[in-house]
Amino acid sequence: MPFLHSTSTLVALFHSQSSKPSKSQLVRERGPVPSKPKVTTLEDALNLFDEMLQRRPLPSVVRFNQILTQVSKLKHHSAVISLNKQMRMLGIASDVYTLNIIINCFCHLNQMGFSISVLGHFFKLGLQPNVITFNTLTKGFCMMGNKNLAIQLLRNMETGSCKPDVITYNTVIDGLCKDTLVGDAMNLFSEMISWGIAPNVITYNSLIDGVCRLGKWEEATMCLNKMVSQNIFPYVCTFNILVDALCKEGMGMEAKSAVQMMIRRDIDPNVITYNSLMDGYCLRGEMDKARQVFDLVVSRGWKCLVGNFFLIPLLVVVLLTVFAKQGE
DNA sequence: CGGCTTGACT
Repeated sequence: MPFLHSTSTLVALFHSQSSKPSKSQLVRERGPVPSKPKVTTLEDALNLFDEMLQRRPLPSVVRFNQILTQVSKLKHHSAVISLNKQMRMLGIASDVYTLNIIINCFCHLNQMGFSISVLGHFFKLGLQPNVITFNTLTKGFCMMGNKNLAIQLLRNMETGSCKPDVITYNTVIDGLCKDTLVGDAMNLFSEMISWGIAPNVITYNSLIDGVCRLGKWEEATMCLNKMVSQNIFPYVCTFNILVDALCKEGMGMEAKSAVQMMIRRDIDPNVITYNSLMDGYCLRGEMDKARQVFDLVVSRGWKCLVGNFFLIPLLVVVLLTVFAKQGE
């Protein structure tokens, strides 16, 4: 299988080179085309930023935005704000992308006042906020627990020129579900359809999470049937929501059959699935069953951990709990 | 020339 993969990659490479000879010539003359800056730590990002400031002519704002995005993904939100301040002082004008990144950072810093004030910068710079700007603000209002402001913003978008999209509705629906206001979420769900916005798998994930939190299992089943009837198929995350909720309610048997159902559907459980199962068993003191799940994970050769390295510490904590309780 | 920005599960 890996052989097949590398062969087709080679073929694709060969094709693109033969069809675009001018590009390979370009590469020979100027060296490799600059790729996305690879940044894994805040220090890398700051060094790259400083290095870019030395270049003449200065790189375009897009390059700076790429760095801001990476730093934001590393969750150094206040660093993003100060980098942007430096950009401004050096005369690098922000664009719509920059300002959207800044709004997102203020949201994560719980500084919604500053988030909103960025809207003023849009107009000062002659830029138009777009649907992503408002979606980010909507998410910010939800994160600070102010669902009413989120809904108000959504209403303004519905009647305004910047129409809400599926992400806007998903954001508010998810916020309402997390507040156990599932009825309101369901109303919004009907409403988005009447506005011609089709729900997607994430919409259903949020609704299923909401009804499961309330222990309304029949409604969860209805949601599942409804999504499948619309050709929107549950995937690993959908099942994880079910498994997690069932475990937290102490319905270990049902959680296990949900896992069997996903395996039958050719959906591989991942580390989150197993974490939920173990966590559920640990909560109820059923250490032998938690241990069984752990053995299953090991027998799968830790395959489910690949690509989920940040989750390993969590798994270790759960395991330590298991062993500690076994030792008692 | 375009690129760069938002949403779900432990």
